[in-house]
Amino acid sequence: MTIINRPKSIVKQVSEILRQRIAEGTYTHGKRLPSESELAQEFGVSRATVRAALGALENERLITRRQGDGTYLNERVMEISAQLHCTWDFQCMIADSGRKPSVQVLQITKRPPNANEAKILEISPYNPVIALVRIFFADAQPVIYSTNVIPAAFFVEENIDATLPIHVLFEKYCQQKISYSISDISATVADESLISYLKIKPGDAILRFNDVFYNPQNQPLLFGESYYDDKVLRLRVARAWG
Amino acid sequence: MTIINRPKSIVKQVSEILRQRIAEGTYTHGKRLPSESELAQEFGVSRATVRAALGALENERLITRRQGDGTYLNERVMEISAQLHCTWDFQCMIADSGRKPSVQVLQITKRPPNANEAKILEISPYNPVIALVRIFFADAQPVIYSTNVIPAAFFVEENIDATLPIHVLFEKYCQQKISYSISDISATVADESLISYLKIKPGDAILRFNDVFYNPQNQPLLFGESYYDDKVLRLRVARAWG
DNA sequence: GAGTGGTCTAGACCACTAA
DNA sequence: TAGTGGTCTAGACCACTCG
Repeated sequence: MTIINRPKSIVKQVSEILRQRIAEGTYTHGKRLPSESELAQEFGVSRATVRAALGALENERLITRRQGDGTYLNERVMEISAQLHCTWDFQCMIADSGRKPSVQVLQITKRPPNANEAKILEISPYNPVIALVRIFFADAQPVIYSTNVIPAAFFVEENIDATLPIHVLFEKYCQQKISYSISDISATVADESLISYLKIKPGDAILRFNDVFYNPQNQPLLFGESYYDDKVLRLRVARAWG
Repeated sequence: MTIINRPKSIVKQVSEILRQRIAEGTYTHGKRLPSESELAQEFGVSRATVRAALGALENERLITRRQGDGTYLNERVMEISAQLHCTWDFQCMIADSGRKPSVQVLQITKRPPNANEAKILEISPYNPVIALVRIFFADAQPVIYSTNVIPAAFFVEENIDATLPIHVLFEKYCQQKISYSISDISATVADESLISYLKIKPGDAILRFNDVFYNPQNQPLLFGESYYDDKVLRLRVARAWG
């Protein structure tokens, strides 16, 4: 018997079902999953498909596979893995911490790029950019001060909802997909404007991200600078070795 | 004709060959790789094998695949990808920045764990730990101050070379493999001892990592705290979206 | 020895892009 | 329309762990 709808990728459907079952605690008995052959039979798909689905979960370290033994849950990563799926979507991260995310748009203006922005975004100084300044809150507490600079030429629509997550915004108003980003992570001492925006103590250290986002065609889409108060929202990441 | 030795994983051999060719500039003509079928034929393997090898490179964003079109290089990521392979091996990261890495072992002692360490490492307070304090240098410049705490029971050998990277050290002296790690990243203001060790200015901000490493059996292997001067060594990461 | 995950193959069909 | 990558199958054999 088949539980699977063909129209969408079978591998993704299987991995989503497994992910959901794991979250629901279906496999808590011994923290062990059924064997690959059993899952293949249950879903009515080939073992290769099940393996691909499990591979996605293993990459996130949600499960551990042991040759000759079985596939086991990793409860430690289950607690933080949501952060990895969302790939640093700030609102998602805040929600994962159990608090209510909200956004305040401080500024949204069209202006010429400065020299650095023009260089990074690979546009001429005469192509205007949209500058978007936002603050993210966890409950009522400010966490992140974020500036995004996007070439105005990408926008196919003028009226935008600037509270949307950046990848949604790109899909909706620019018809662009974010493929990957390159980020510099650094520590800095908050200046006066940050102190007032994020309500932190003078002299306190704060995380800074300098990001550039690219589409699958390798064009730069966005240049961002974000300040992240790690005292309010813990930045926790899982990394695979080997 | 087959270029492949069977003893080691064919997929890994193929991806290593491709990685090397990319680094050597074999495919700079149009930044385009041969088609999957051509590569399969050249290596004498199935197309599925080639796809798995390419998948690994795509995960690192070293290449971009476009359905109906072809497989292309991503030169932007090529410049920084070495950092991703080494998964934050400090000496590797320093070498990638074009400078000569070196390590100074400040301290290596056996002592009882404190309450926090015992809890994180899941050992009793009576099981001693090895505490390892090191400083990493880029050329002559101090970059990272790192403390590692490891249950002494893991060591099968007493005389260890503490200058080795941590994953090599675990394989050699503990016969343990690091599977994944969970890290908290934060910013902090350097205290007096850091100021003198890393030769930074009072009041300057610095990155801090709190790491726990685990083996494939999900046992905690190591608890680490590292301070990273991002003004000396840039922390640049590539992230995949979607 | 039975069962598990790890690897690889050969072939099929589809969706998409470019000329 | 030809060629590309994307997906999936069925089956084979291996390496490993466990009882």
